[in-house]
Amino acid sequence: MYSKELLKGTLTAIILKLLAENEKMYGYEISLHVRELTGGKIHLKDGSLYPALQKMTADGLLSFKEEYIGKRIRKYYYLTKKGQKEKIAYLEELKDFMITLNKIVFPQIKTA
Amino acid sequence: MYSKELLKGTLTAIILKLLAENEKMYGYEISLHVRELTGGKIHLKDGSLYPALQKMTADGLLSFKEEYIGKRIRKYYYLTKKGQKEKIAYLEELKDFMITLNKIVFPQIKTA
DNA sequence: TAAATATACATAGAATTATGATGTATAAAA
DNA sequence: TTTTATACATCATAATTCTATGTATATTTA
Repeated sequence: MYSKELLKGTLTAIILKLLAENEKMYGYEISLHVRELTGGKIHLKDGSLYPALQKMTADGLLSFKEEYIGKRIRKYYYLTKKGQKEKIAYLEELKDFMITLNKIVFPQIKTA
Repeated sequence: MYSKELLKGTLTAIILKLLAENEKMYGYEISLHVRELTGGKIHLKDGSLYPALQKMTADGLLSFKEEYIGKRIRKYYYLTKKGQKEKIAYLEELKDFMITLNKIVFPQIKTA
């Protein structure tokens, strides 16, 4: 696990990216996906993920529809039009930042 | 300029890296250096930099000695033994995190 | 020479956001 | 039947950067 501060500012980008690829996902699914994709290195906590999804929904980036699996509720989130647009800007910014940071901290590594 | 949150968790690593390369630097010099290295894209604010330097000093990563340029004070910071050791861990973690993040968000980019 | 800008430090309060702790409840597996 | 996994949620806390503000000296420019 990484020092928590590193994740800051990247969680939104991660969620946007996953939803851009998968069309609709529920919270727990996102959590499992991230854990899998990173070999357990990034483990989104409930207390981080659910508030983030709610905030992004409030900001108009996401929307959701509820489905019932038996008696259990599941909220499938998906990108809104706005979310699709802003995804591009978010990821661009993150990419640019990572390239810039690389220049300072790991000048020997070349990022395409 | 990047959305402020992105920088979180990276500032310490940036300072450690610069001081590892330059032996001793004062705050304003670090600020100018970062601005130059990033083409103005990362602009450390006074309110971020000076408290960070103080915290790192309190944590035993840095030490400083004051010099007077005319009447003006200058605090030259340098890495302590502890700072030299922890620099390695910090940068390793950051590097690992960036590679991991890349896998999720930019799977097409290969980081060495 | 006066004004503006750059240098150089600093702190306090605000804002952001991930986490830890805690809670509810159902389904599946041991 | 007890434990573990699934699935949601909230609140208080911690951590950290930024904004705003302040002090003061040195240099450049009008």
